Amino acid sequence: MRQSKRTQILDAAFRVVQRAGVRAVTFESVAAESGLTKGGLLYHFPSREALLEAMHGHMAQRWEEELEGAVGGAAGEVSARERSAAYAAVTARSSTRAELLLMLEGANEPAMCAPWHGVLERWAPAPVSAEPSRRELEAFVHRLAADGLWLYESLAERPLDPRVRRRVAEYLAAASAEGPEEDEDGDA
Amino acid sequence: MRQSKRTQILDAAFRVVQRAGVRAVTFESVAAESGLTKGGLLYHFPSREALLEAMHGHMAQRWEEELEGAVGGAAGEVSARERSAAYAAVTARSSTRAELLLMLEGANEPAMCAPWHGVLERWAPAPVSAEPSRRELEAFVHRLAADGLWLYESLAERPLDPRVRRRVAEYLAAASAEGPEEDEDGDA
DNA sequence: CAAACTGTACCGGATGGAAGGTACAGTTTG
DNA sequence: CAAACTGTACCTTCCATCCGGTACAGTTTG
Repeated sequence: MRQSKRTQILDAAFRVVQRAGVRAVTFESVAAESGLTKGGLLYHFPSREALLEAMHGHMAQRWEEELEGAVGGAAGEVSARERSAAYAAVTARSSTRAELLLMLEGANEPAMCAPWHGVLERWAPAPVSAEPSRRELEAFVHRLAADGLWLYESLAERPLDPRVRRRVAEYLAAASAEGPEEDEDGDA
Repeated sequence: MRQSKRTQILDAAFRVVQRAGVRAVTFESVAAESGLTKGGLLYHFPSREALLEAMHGHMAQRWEEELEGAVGGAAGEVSARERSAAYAAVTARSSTRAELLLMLEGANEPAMCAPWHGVLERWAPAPVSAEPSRRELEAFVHRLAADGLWLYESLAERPLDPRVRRRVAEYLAAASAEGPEEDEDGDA
């Protein structure tokens, strides 16, 4: 068997989104970007919908892998605080506008967003209780700030000054580390 | 002169984006949503591009008005802290997925994003210095958290529990208020 | 005052091209 | 061999855009 170029196609599709938005994802544009032909794409993805769905799945999978790499294990094996810190760190360093666009555009269709809803639920869930503790609240606010940074870099004309960016990252990391350790294992 | 339905059209276009994304903004869909016809839309907006551009401008204008309403004056007339608090408050209460989608999709074209880049620059700018003070850093982090909340509510399958949401808003508001007042006027 | 005129706001259908999707016969490569 | 493609041709739907025409408010002019 020849080596499949499936992931190569998906990566090309992400570049198209990054450059020109989800709307620009057509069989023709992705074929040109990936160096394959329209027929070749259709071999892997029978429809545009299927291609977009695969992009969501691919994104979620890479995301989970990066998070697991950051903590050195699966989500269920580490504490809530470690997961939270890993989320902030990973989000701060490897979030792209393409991912944001894809997620927002697919947020209405369950088949699209199910994969990354899982990731978010495992690694950076919203407070479970309606009356969260100060610790839970701060953890959530820091998750939101990490997401805000992601958004910022996707919208700004120029990227944030790297030194400011590092100070923000440090601030969020320090905040997740301070205070006494609560005993809490992962399988909630 | 008859009363123009221009803003009515723009509002309808936002509803289309909210429901089905930027891609779904066609003359037909917006015509149906607004109760006018394709020809009527074309009278106001000579092209699809022009319609999208007008949406960006309209959004920025309403945004600025809400911010000015929150502080009771123009951006140049109040302190940096007031602007920052107003930004968090307004963002937390009246941010929609449609706005986010529109901004992200138009972030590459200067003609689209110029209006709201102005709003952001006036009301919630990133730290000017590469070595920001702790105060500046925290203000920026809280802006990011407000944006993160915006993103959260645009992506989640269910809206955040209102009580949690209020606690987050209170947390951000309290954080912007504490500490000694620095003397700083608006016209930087 | 009223007929004539002007310009804005809007209707509704026609058109042409771009893009999704189908079909299938040939080619490369592990 | 068989999976993984290439390449071409074609159909169909959708959608941006164009444009001739209608309704009507306001203004001019006799």
